[in-house]
Amino acid sequence: MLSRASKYAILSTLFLAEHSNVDKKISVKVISESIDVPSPFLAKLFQQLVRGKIISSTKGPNGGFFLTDKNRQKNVLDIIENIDGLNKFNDCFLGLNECDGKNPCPVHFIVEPFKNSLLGKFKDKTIHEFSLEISEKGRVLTLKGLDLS
Amino acid sequence: MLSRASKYAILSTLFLAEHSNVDKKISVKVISESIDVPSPFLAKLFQQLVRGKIISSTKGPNGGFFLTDKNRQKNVLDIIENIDGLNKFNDCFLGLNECDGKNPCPVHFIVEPFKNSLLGKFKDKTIHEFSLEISEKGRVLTLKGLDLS
DNA sequence: TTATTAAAAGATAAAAAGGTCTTTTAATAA
DNA sequence: TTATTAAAAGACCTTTTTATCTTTTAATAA
Repeated sequence: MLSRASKYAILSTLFLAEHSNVDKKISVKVISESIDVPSPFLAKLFQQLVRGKIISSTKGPNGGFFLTDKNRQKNVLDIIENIDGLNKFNDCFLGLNECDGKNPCPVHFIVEPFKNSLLGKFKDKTIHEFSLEISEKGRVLTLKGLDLS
Repeated sequence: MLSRASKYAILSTLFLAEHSNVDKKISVKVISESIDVPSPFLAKLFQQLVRGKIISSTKGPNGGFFLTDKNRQKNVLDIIENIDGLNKFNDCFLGLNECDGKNPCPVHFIVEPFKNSLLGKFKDKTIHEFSLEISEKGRVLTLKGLDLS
């Protein structure tokens, strides 16, 4: 469904939402260790997220990555769009060229409602709102101890 | 969501359901041209589907691939399981190790209901039933003219 | 203004997915 | 029983994704 890059991007953006602000920047190394993601890979990913204005950064001493208030108004779908693009969501589940309500693939009416509701949910809530929910409910964001497959 | 291999497998199995039977076998070449999928790749895929008892085959003149009545009792999820495995469905959407109702990832309650309903639908209907529906409703199964991306 | 810090940029490498080709095996029609 | 047909098997190639490493740029603290 999502590439690893997108998953890392969502997790680390939520991590930044919870632990960083304009006066408290966090280095790649700290984040990568916190959520247990390879740091050079995360560094590359962050460059793209900065270009996409999902997260912010400054160089030099006390530099690092952080979220501005504007960044916090983005939603999860913006992150996915920035990394994977939205084709995975918009394209036919079976890969057919012509697939819509008028000319549906065999699973069209099974998959379509699901896709729409998932898409809606990911647009629904801002990173800020997500982050509040996470700290309220004490949810875990790390991949530590994970056997990725 | 699905690998290309799985998509090809579903399409070509449904094609066999509609156009083949024990007395009418179809060669890889004919199928690959009909649904516009690379034939050497489909040949490999078919070997695996035969081993998984999703489809059947015989060698030699008038040989080819076909579905038995038993094959037709399989469902779409059996195909996906045989090619991709079920990890994509069972694993956490964000890739977290520990993610369940008690210790959910940030999107757990968004994704979980969707996954379950999709899974149910794919188990619900046999290949036979799917095939009947397709020929009734005249749905298209080809990838022709498709810009895969 | 210089040394230090941390991100940006770019080149490179490893793994996985997707795709192709050649040889072998089995079925059958002549 | 032999030639032919079509799948099975296995080696190989290409592209994409994931991951790493090195050099450059920018910010700032001393």
